[in-house]
Amino acid sequence: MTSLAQTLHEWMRIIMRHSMRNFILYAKEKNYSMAQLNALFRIHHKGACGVSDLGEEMGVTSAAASQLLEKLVQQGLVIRSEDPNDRRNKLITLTAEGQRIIQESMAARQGWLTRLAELLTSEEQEQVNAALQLLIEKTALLDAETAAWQGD
Amino acid sequence: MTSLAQTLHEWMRIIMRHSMRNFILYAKEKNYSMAQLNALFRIHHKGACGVSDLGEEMGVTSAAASQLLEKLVQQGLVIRSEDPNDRRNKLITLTAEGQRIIQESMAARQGWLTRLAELLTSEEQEQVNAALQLLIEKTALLDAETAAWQGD
DNA sequence: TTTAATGATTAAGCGAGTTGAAATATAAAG
DNA sequence: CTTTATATTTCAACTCGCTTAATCATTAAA
Repeated sequence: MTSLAQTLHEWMRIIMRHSMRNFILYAKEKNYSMAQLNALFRIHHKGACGVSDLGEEMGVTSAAASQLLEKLVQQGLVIRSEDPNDRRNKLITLTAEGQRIIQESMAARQGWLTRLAELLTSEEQEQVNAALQLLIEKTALLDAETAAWQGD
Repeated sequence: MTSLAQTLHEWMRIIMRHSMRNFILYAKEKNYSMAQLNALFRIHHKGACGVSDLGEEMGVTSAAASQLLEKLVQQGLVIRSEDPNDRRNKLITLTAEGQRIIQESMAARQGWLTRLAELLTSEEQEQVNAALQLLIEKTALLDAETAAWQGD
């Protein structure tokens, strides 16, 4: 009998395999680098944040983050505005176009999921839906704990 | 009411957010590039294959694939042997060390899943386990269809 | 008000990955 | 046997993202 943890790992491996290729090909087609897309997703999730914050989030120096952001600004994907409370800080946010890229790249990544959902009967869909929503809910709890530890 | 497709998409977004950061940090710590790890995963999944095959799979030219492989061979992560049937081909396979890297990087990526599983009661674990196994099973069907189209 | 600390930017240089073209080796076709 | 096609490798040139170090602007501390 396989444990839930094992099944989760297996499921994640499948998701990665199916999604990464489409994602990489999307990036290549649209001429965005992985670093740029990664930055967009980080900003999308983290909301308005500073340059160093983003660098740390991505595991690079603030100099690297600054240079990466400069390109995204030039491409009209993010806005870099001054923090009124502390004018040393910059506030990084996505433009509408930046948000559109997020949606579009996710769609490229997730097309197969829609086809997968269609393979299930109505009852199965309900069953799986309930299970996933439970996982999503519990993950939020996990995140809240982690955030509390890190003072995030 | 959210559809299963929507829930699947949401769940995948969560998986990506949690896994990519750990994965990137793992790569940096161990001094493997994303391209190298990506290649290892492709080889792991595809099994013995040629250089061009791998390049196409990764969306790069065979020249790029050849150079990437050369480095992996030097690092002792893959073996490049002649195809006895057609000596123009090379057969690319993972070494034991290459397989170890796969395992290790997956573990770095998936630690949070184990913690997540522990948050559920026994009944919930069974429920979610069943749902995911259903998804895994159906995905295999989907893959079989796709492979048939592409003559893979 | 000076001094120190913080945040962002810039410049120079490095290493990695990519491409296109040429070179090599093998196999298949005429 | 000669020609053509296929698979891989090598090379030079280029781009990109990264780092370190220096610089500028702003805030906090002495």
